[in-house]
Amino acid sequence: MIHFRYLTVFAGWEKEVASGTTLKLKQQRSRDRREQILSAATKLFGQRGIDGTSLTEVAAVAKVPLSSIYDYFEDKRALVLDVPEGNFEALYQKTEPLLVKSGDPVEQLRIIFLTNFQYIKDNPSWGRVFFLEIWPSVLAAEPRVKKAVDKYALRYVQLIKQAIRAGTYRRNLDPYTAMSLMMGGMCHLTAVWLLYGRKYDLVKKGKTLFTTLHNGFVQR
Amino acid sequence: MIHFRYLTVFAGWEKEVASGTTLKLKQQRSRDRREQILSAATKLFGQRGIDGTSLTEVAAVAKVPLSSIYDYFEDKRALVLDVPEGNFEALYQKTEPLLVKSGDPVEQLRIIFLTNFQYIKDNPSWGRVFFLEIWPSVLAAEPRVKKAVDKYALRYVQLIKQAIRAGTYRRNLDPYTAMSLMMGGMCHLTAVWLLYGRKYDLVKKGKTLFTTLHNGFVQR
DNA sequence: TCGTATTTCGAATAATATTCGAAAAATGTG
DNA sequence: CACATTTTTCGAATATTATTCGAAATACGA
Repeated sequence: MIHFRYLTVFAGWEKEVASGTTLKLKQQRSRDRREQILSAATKLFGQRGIDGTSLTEVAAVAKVPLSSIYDYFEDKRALVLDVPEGNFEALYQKTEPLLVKSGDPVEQLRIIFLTNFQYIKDNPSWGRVFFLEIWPSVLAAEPRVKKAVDKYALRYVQLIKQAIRAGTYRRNLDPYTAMSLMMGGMCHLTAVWLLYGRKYDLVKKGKTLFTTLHNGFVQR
Repeated sequence: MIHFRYLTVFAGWEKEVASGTTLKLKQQRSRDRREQILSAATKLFGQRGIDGTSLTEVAAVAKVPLSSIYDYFEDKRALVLDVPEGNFEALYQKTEPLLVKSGDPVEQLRIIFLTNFQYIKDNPSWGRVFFLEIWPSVLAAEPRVKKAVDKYALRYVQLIKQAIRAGTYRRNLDPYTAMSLMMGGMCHLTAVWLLYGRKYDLVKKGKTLFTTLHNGFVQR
């Protein structure tokens, strides 16, 4: 067993576990297993929600015994929080190459905002888990994911500040309020999109959203 | 016992339960008891979140035996959903008298929006439960509260449409997108406010939010 | 005051998360 | 290749919490 309580004996590992990083799984086989579980969880959480999914079901879909889950994740909460981790990484990967080209902060803001919508559209299962279940809990408390989200939100704030300095956005615009609008709007739009069976084009709506906000932000 | 399974025998009651209305509690004493439980639940949910609160705790704070909870609420979910019910009623009560005076849709929109922030400020415990826990689940599925929220959201949409017809808001503004922005922004702003210990003036921030959005909505 | 309707609550049951330690598999080393 | 050691797996408990049930207590109307 890879039981966590033993890890405290080894100073080096202790930190790794505490910081939320993956355990040191020394054999490839076991890393694969972890992925299996994570993938089953993402799928099930997306379908039935976190509360509606029991670890027994996750184990069944992942084709591992129930107790094995605890060999890879500290508890259910930890499993839940590992779902967005990988997706955020992927989202960054998609966004980064698009950004460098232009120096205009407003344009970058637009790209980040819309790439996110595109990503949600491509991974609705993640969208559901993240926007409807994890996001609120992050805002409520979870310090681990909070860091990732803060980092993400900070990017918006910085770009907005830049745009203000550049004179594109009005001087008296509060960057945090502006960020709240972008995040909150995205969250709500996505949630409704997911709820009503993805009837309309999310990215298109996202564009409209951005334009409307932009209009509210600019210097007159 | 007031067990729900028996109610299906009486056609009249069956409907009441299904529609989510309160049981017919014929004795005042038992209606008081129900309030006790509800009040304990609101308090605890607000403090530790819904998942973090066990019915055992609710029962303890309400000073009733655990099983009594089931005499008044179908299950935990039902108890959770009854928390916002009363608050929405109270919110409407507060907003209504302020509305009639002016016929200007934009002004009414502003009043609704800000009254809501004021209400959250006065009842942060409700704010936490509703915006961080119930709201997402409503968007995800819950048909019962969804109706209440839809009704609320519809009001926004209608006022926005009126403002468009009146020429105040631009012709090509999508009322639903606009509503998404207002609801989403409010949700995000409130959540962050609650998270960071209510350091700033929520209503003031709400005003800024409204102004910024308004700027994005108006005819140029 | 008695019978019936209504409410209360203690004691089960059920579902699920979580723990534990012995067995199995992999790995390194002579 | 044997064999000691590390690493991983998993079945069988335990713990917590939601939920059910029915008998006892209480209120109420005649």
